[in-house]
Amino acid sequence: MAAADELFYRQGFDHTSFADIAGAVKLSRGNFYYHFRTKDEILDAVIDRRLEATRAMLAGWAAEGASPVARIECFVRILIMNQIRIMAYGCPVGTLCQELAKLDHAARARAADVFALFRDWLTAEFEALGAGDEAGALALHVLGWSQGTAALANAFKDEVFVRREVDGMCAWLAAQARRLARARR
Amino acid sequence: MAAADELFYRQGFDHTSFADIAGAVKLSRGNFYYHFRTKDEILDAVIDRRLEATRAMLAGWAAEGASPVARIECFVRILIMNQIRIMAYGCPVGTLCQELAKLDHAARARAADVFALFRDWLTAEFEALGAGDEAGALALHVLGWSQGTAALANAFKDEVFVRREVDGMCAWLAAQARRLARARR
DNA sequence: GTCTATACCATGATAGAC
DNA sequence: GTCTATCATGGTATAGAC
Repeated sequence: MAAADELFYRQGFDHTSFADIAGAVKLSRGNFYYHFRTKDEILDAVIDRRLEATRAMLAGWAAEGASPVARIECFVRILIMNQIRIMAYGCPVGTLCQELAKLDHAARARAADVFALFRDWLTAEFEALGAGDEAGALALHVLGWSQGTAALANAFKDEVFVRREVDGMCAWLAAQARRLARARR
Repeated sequence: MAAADELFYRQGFDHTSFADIAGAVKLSRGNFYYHFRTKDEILDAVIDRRLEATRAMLAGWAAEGASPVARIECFVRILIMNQIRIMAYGCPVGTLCQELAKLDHAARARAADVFALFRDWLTAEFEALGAGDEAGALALHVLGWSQGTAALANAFKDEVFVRREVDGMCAWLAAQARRLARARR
């Protein structure tokens, strides 16, 4: 499953064959079918894996960050931490969603659930900042911003751009926090 | 070429077969090979087509918009104009770049040239606004913002989100124009 | 220029020996 | 659980008749 996850990320789901995955874990194709009967079955398993990994990561950030702003900054910083892989292969979440959309694949909605985890987590953090009804919109804005940054990082391989957008996101976040603090008083 | 362009957009390049394209224009597969000898050849033709169409569109906006802000707003509004197709298939430019990146395809750089056309056009508009050295960064920011909006529009199929981000972009643009006008004085 | 026929290969998937 | 052998399908690409 880890090998399939990595190959789906690097080569795309459709372009990755059973032979690729079996070869990566040094199994014969025949044996591979003992574990996963169809390609959709291993895709489901990979998405489950990603959902679980995402939940664990978000829980980690919740424990790590002292304030909502610090926690949201953990999210923003994955663009820097995974910069090399994002420049080569894009965002794992966004690219899978987009591919499954083009394939009109049944698992499309489940792939979008990974995005939904980030969205809901960010929404909760903005609510903790006092954003109220606005929290969902702010969460989607940050999520979209990071997606756009990943897309252009992949297209142009421009490290300076990524750094600048991340700094911009942090500055925007601080400004939002100040604005919401003022509104609270 | 138009049929291939549309199919590459809707189904992805890799997932579209010669039979699909030949069938769409009611040609036999054999005959199709008379016109395009390899799949890469038709991909090159499609990218050329897109480059040309993009140049024409940008030239149209240059003529249409009375001011740099009005012209950049033309760019922002394609998210609204193409909303239905973007929600179904994503941004044509971004999704092709991402797919070719995963396929590690030789045409990857040429696909990114379409992005570069938008980037350079936006840079020139921000320069006309008086942004100077900052123009390139502002151009990439707008381009990334629209890419992120397209990515989430595709994942969540949320029309309200798209409208809100477009309004946000226009407001941001107006604020930048005011800031640059003040700095000029 | 257009077609049929076909070579050739990779793929998803199965059967069955060990 | 692991393997080899095999099948059916569909893909890119070519040859050659008309």
